[in-house]
Amino acid sequence: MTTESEPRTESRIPLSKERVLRAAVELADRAGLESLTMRNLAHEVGVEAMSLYYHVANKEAVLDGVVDVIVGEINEVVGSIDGPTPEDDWKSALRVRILAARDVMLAHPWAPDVIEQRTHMSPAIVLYFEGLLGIFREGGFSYDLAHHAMHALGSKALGFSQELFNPGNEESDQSGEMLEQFAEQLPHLTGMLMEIGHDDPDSTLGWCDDQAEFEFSLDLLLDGLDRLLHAA
Amino acid sequence: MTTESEPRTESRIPLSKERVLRAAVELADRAGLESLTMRNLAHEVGVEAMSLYYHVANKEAVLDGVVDVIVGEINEVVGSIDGPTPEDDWKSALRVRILAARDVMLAHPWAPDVIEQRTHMSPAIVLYFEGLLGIFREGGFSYDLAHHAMHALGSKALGFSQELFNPGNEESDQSGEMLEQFAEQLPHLTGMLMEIGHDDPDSTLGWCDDQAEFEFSLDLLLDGLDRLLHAA
DNA sequence: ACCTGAACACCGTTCAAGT
DNA sequence: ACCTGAACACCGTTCAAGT
Repeated sequence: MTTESEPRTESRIPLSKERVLRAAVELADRAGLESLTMRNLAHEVGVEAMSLYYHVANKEAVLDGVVDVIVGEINEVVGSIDGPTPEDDWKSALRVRILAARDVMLAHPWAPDVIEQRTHMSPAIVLYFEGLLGIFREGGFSYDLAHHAMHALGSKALGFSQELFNPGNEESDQSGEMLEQFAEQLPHLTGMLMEIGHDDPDSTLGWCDDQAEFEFSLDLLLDGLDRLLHAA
Repeated sequence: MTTESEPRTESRIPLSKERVLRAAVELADRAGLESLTMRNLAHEVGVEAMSLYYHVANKEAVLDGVVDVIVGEINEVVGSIDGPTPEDDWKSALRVRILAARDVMLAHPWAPDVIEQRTHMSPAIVLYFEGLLGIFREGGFSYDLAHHAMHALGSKALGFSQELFNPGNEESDQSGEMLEQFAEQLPHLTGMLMEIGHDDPDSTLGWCDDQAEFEFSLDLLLDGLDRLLHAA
């Protein structure tokens, strides 16, 4: 609109891959992942869609880059943590690192989706995993056990755990109706829901992946790994 | 092509939601999830794309239905398992069930992707979870601990674990080059790869999710849950 | 060097119309 | 009741062309 009238410092400097990627993160933060189209992204930086292709190869490159930005944030955050050293307490060292990564993810709830869609690791993730591996090693893990541990952590290593279903959306949720209609056929589920009332108001990552469940699963894995470590 | 000439028993009977969904599964099995478009699916059942909308509401309904078909398969398979009873050995009972579910998933490697995209549970999945909960309960779990356990299992409850990255695709894999170029900056990763040589030829579900890693993670969780059960 | 307009090949979907 | 043709509103992307 006002592209010509007032040279607003930033819109004057030519586009760059970095500015495209930062705009992509902001767009997804504000309007959701489904809004992250090449056309919307172009409009976001005040340019036509086709101009983006001068700075990025294609949309896959945008998504790869966006993951790199987010995990770059994580690497920055975990770089300035001063908790217990891995030699003293590998479990705590790993735990604070993962929960710090989770904080970044909570600020970008769409990020887990795009990370899981990626087919190869970004450089930032390689760096992050190198750091995790370092903690395992300094904690006394063999490469073999550390390798298993990384697999067992899965997405929890990066601070999220993609739960299978989204609890919200009452109108489109068949499971609620099903539970009412077939309560007698589903004794355990109805019993469980009556007892624990699965309406945690703080489903932090959009899924049923709230903080308490995340930490329960994380500690279950860390404790199990610790036992394997000392059994060896 | 030969729609008029020879009335091949099946192409004569009118379309139904069931036939559409079965065709969708076959199409995805044969050509991959990205080939599962409304136009392709219509062609698959010998009809124009718009005709599908007479039998299903939209593509989301197709994907929901397809999940229901797959998990229906699982429910059939696990229904005819005669392993140890949960009262005797809940861990083994759960384990064989989950590994049976995994066998079905291995026959439909695209299924995890579409399951994770769903926003609500299908009836078949509600039934499957009811069965899992029953095993926990008969094994002596409180509803509260069983609930945590279901969350901790996550997608492993259904027999898959979406790993973060796909090991294949040498040409598009930045991590390989990165490891070579920056080997000295990544001592732990290079050390690990040299020791364990992460080239398992049998990456069963397309990701680095091979059978050994799946079972390692599953047993780590089951053993941890068993300890919590007996600690209570 | 950087950006654009027009166009292409796809999507999912609506709607009025055919039998 | 069941299916269709034409059309719409979107995608990502190519390519020749502008400055």
